[in-house]
Amino acid sequence: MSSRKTGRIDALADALARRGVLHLREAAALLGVSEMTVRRDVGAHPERFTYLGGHIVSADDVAGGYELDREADSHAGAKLAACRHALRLIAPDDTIFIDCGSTLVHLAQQIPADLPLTAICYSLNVANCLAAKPNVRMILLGGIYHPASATFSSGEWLEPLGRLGINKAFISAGGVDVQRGASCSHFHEVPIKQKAIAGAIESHLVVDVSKFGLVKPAFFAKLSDFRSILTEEGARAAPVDA
Amino acid sequence: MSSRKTGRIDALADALARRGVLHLREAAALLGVSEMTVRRDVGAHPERFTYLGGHIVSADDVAGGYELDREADSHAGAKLAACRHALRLIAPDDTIFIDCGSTLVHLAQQIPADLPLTAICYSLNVANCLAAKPNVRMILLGGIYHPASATFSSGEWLEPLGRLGINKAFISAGGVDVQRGASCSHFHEVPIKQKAIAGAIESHLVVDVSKFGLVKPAFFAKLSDFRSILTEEGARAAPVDA
DNA sequence: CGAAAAATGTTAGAATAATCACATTCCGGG
DNA sequence: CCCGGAATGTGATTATTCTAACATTTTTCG
Repeated sequence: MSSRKTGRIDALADALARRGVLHLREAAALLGVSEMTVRRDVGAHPERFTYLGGHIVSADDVAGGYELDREADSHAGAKLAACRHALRLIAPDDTIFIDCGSTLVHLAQQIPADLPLTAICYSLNVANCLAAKPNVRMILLGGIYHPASATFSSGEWLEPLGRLGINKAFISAGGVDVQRGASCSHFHEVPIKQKAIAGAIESHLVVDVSKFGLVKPAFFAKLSDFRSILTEEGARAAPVDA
Repeated sequence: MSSRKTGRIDALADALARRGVLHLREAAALLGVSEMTVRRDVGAHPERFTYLGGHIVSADDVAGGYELDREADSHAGAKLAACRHALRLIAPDDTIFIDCGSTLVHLAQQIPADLPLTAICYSLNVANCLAAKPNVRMILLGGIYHPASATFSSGEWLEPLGRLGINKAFISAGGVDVQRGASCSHFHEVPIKQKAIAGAIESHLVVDVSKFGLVKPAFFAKLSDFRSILTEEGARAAPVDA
């Protein structure tokens, strides 16, 4: 049905990857077809393109945030606020570790474009944010991809993490319990988080207050492992002892 | 001058982080101001927001992304055609290696959603494509990110690659020379490509014909290392000897 | 080849958004 | 309390985009 059509769609996607936005007119000229046809093409592929008032944008650009979970946006405001506290802790030329989770995606997004950093991560979403920052030197811990959390389990690749000099580690959690500490949903994340915390000069727990009192299957740290706990309500010193 | 104003800007950013896109009308209602004011606010902060035909999106969403090379789409059609040949070689439950470069991004995109595979890659762009395929088990070789090519240089993480059982490796090149073999622009890619080729049962070079006769700084393989060379003009057996 | 179907192009009128000039409100300092 | 300037709102005007119906071309297949 559509060898010509498929080619167009693909050319569009490529152009978008390069330019970010494409006006209907430009797209039509680029593809050598009428604007009407471009409109129809774009409309036929809502999963790849988003069409906004005459402009074409790659669909995942506007994906409504990264929504790892349905709850990803339920506390977006709180998460954003918590990240602002984290941002204030970052100094130029720091080497930071950014954990996974929607909370820290916000942190990665908000890193100023002109702040020089080395950032270590193991989440595809975080990596995509960091890749867009020209002054961030990114190190991604690879391995087997886990779709549920958009992270990689490092396995054999984990060991070199211990040799990286981490200045500040920003860690998130699915649950925070004063007695038992911080927990998350995915077991493969545990060794990575622990290694990052162990190797960092200072670690900070970044969560929104809705996580307090929750418990997830995998505990990975005591609250006393953190120098501070950053929430939308402000930064507080972590309890000195579990 | 603007404590009220700053608050609005922040509220807008929050809403955007949550919703992805915001229509002028919604934004005005949300902030409790007139559409004109929202228009002015957004226009005053081009570094945070992009305004497209009545819709507001976060600026870094539309950041203009990857651009591996200026030539990325100049041969999009050819690259796509070359990938179709590659696709035909892939069987269910294969373990494949996908090299970097815009050509192979097309390959990753075109993997059918219902084809179960294990795929190894080291390019952020390819990884993003593979992450969208529910039946692909992805392994990403991490390391230091190289923005110019959107790839990772594996360094210490490279060694485990040798222990992965690769069924078919699909390799791209920036230049193909009958005498001297295949070359690429970035030196850090050389050991990865070589290790993949060495570890794979069969390797295939996927390029468009515009690459023939070109020479890039880093040679990484002889043409006889490949079982076949796949171009938009079809698959041909690789020369038996350099 | 020839008919049917799909894809593309064209047009005009309706809907929507952008711009501008000016009216109004809000706020801090005499 | 009043004044001046900044911020905001309003409405008319102009420009742009959207929609849908229909004309034309291209492809498919008997």
